[in-house]
Amino acid sequence: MPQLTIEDIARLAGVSRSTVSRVLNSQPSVRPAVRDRVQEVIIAHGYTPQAAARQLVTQRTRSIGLILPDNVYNLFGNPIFALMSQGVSQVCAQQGYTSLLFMGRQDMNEQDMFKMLRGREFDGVVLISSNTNDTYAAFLKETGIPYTRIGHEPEQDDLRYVDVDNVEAARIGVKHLISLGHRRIAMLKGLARDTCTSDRYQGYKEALEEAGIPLDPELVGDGDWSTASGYELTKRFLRLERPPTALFSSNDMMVAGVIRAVHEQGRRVPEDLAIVGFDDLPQTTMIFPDLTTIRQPCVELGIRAAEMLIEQLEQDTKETTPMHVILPTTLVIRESCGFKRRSVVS
Amino acid sequence: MPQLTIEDIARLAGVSRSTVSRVLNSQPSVRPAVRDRVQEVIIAHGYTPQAAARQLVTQRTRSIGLILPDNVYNLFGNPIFALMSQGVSQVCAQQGYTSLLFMGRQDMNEQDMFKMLRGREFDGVVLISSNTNDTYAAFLKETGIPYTRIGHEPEQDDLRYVDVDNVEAARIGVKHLISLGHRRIAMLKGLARDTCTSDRYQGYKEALEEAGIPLDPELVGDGDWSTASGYELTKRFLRLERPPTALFSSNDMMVAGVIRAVHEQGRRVPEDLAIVGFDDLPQTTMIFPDLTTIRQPCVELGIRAAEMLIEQLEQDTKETTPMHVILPTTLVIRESCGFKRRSVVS
DNA sequence: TTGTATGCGTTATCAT
DNA sequence: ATGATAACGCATACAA
Repeated sequence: MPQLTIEDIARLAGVSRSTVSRVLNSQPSVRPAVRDRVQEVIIAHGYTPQAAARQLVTQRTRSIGLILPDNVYNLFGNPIFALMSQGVSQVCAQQGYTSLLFMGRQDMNEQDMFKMLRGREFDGVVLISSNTNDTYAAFLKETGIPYTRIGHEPEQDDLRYVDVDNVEAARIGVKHLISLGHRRIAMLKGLARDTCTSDRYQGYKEALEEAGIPLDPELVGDGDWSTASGYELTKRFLRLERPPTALFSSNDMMVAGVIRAVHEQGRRVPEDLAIVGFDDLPQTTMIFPDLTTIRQPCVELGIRAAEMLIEQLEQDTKETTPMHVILPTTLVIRESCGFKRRSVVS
Repeated sequence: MPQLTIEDIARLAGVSRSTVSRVLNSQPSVRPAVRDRVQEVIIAHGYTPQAAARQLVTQRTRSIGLILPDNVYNLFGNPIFALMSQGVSQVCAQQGYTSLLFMGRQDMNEQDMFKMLRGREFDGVVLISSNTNDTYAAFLKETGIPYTRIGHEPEQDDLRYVDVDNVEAARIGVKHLISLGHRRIAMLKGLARDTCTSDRYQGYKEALEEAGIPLDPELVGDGDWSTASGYELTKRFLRLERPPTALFSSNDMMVAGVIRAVHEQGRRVPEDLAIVGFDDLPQTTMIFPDLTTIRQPCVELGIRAAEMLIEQLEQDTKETTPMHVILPTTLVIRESCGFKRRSVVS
């Protein structure tokens, strides 16, 4: 297959390169008859312009990078990233962009990734990151490469991001447990470096405080988002002298571990332990009792992020207006919390 | 940030473009003193060559595409692809390549994907596909774009692929159940379009035949690799007049559904149903009883595929020798099969 | 060892 | 509406 160039097509169609180029970019100023002839030759030879040559002159790749968190468990193990990236690529496809999924952190060192970015391999990036002091965010800011972020840092110095109100979301989840009569409510935290971890913990504390329930440090577990950590921490909770009657988990993945720990002790959900999760993973219904959880609009987060990024890429002005979008969460009540407790043994 | 070019660096370092280029590509023929000076300027300005320009002249991108199956459940839901891609990107990183994860099937129509391939955005691709009549494989073959495949089709017309012996692997798994005294052994199949589905089914049939056990069609379920399908089919099995005492699942994901169905019936694993899975997912130990399963060397599959592809890319001759690599599987015996049955009630 | 010149395949700016 | 021609930023063959 001696790859044809635009020059070859031009010759074969009996026109100049310019005309072929015009056809390729569907510019109006070309006679229909000529256009058809050129199109025919293009299709007949399966010609496609070389991306590199095009990029060199336009200085655009029409592709964006999608950078995911580095936690291996989260990466493929946690479907929320699949959902987010689904939203991103959906928008990209519509707008004629391609999105390259980039597990920049897992399989490539930062320096190489930075090199790709500086090498202009992407017009922009969607960064999924709730990390505080994220090095990618810092790099992107410094170099001025367009990006939008899913998640954000407290300083809020990201130009554009989409996120949910994690404090409020968690508060509502815990309040739900309180409204059912629970007073010993355990909390499973995510990785400390993630902003949403402290935010969700904050929501937990606020809910307790509003209800006049003192915070018991024994009931707070430092997880890492993984099922394994949910398992280990729950075992610890259940060994407590006064074990919790309810548990709020910072994500659904950890709940899988919680369930196993509870069952291993011969106890039951929700009778012995009521559970509220976070994320609302579609898959979970297959694995454990239908989970009451805080629904996060993952696909929508991806959609909005991609839209904001592409809008920035397409604008002609150099200055970009900051945009911080907060999407709503929903408390989805199912079966993992049971009903209101009659007698409350505090 | 007015992006600098090689010309700028040359001027700043007081040398010609060629010299800077030589430094960039670490060619020997440049005086150490000069090299250092140029390096300094490069670093000082954070210069990185533009990928497009470099690609245009070299006609190589040094990046490969990694195309995954289109089944959404499999995509992120099934960690084996994470493991495979981990192997691929590991090798790529070592060899100075970058691998772009490409969910070509989920988020992009085939035509757009083909355009990218023809546009030379990748030097080659690793195709994870066990599909029969895979359109991507056909396209790659037709265009002559270098690729290696993880999985293969029966016709074996892929130039280079890595796979396991699915027939043999399944046969061993089922034989294990037979050796424990089971004679009513159900089989959970994967998607019909996947070659490995029919291969594993073939192994199942061979094992039964060797043991003189007649095949009972009632005990064969057409799954789709998903947990949900494992759940539904198992419910059906358990409602049978003579339910199976053992089950062989074509992958571990479906086993999650099997377990739930069994528990819902108030039955137990392995007492009421012995289970052998396939894959040996690291995560599963958290969710169900430690699973006896056929281990597939996923990471290794990715490694070998990437190695074979890069070898092909680096060679100078046009002709590539075919390579078909079959990696060994292992029966990992854990707890989901229990011990030998005393009395065998056929 | 270093510099000069040419070309990679495309788009874009001019003419016509 | 179409065709020459000049970039785009880099690597490389050839000269020096």
